[in-house]
Amino acid sequence: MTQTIDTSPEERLVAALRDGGYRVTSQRLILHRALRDLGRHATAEEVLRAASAHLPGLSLPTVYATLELFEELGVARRIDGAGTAVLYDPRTDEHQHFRCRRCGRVVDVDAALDERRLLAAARAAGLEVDGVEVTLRGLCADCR
Amino acid sequence: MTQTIDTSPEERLVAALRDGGYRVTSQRLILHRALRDLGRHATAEEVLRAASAHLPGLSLPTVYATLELFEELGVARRIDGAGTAVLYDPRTDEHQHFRCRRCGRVVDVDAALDERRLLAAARAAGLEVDGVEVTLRGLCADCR
DNA sequence: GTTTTTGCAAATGATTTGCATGGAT
DNA sequence: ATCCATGCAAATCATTTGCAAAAAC
Repeated sequence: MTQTIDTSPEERLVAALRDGGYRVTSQRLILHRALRDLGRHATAEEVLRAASAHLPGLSLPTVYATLELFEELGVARRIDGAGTAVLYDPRTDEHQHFRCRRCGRVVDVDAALDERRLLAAARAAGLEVDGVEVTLRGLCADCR
Repeated sequence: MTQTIDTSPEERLVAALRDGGYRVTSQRLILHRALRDLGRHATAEEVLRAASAHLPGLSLPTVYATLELFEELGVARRIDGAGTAVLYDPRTDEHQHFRCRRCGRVVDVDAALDERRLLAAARAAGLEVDGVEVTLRGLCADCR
């Protein structure tokens, strides 16, 4: 008997919603699928466009609220940009982001980072850390 | 004969401006002093208020343009926040930031970070990095 | 004197809010 | 049946832009 670790992204979303006492709605399911299908950093607007095909009438305030909820649940990552619109990232594993100061594009950078000293310093200051965001800035390959 | 390394913050600002081909104006001098005197992360609005005492008539668009210039010149650091207003930091030495998800406060965290692997990965991807920003998120001592 | 910088007023654009309706539990 | 979630319209608010006047070079 295979004890399957059957955790599709959707199942994980539903579990996270139930755990948090949130309701499972079609908007939430579809928005999460849309973000995953996009497979890249996307703005609320972009997610709305992608999801609208599957659920017409979906509204932007709902998208904003839902993406924020996803971040809280840990099923999406929020990328705070410089002045520009906030991005949401379907990837939740450890990786960093690079933002080109010329074209504004955000690129993934896969590299492990030893955050032990950082976390120790934060703890010593009485801070309770639940996330670390690293953003590199500079020029991307195309803009150099 | 003492070969003084006489670089007051103001002198460094003037030098940076001249180097970059920018003009030395009272707005720029006063805004930089205001940011230094505040001695903490501040929004454009806050810097305006602090500087207005010394230079009435100073306008917000000028503050925005000037703070952006300071960041380019390396005499101030920009801290991109989550949805909230952008902050500028008079400290330019290496340190990180912690943002409380409850009250929004930004606290300095002094810790060295080994960024070698990160920079190597970025370089390998053809990216030209000229800045790394690390932001921790969680709950501050007061909000826990 | 020439070019940059500034101030003003107005525009922009992402994000949020209030409130009534619909939907999940 | 209850309470949460959604859609709509409008508000908010940081930031930017266009342009004429003032200041630095």
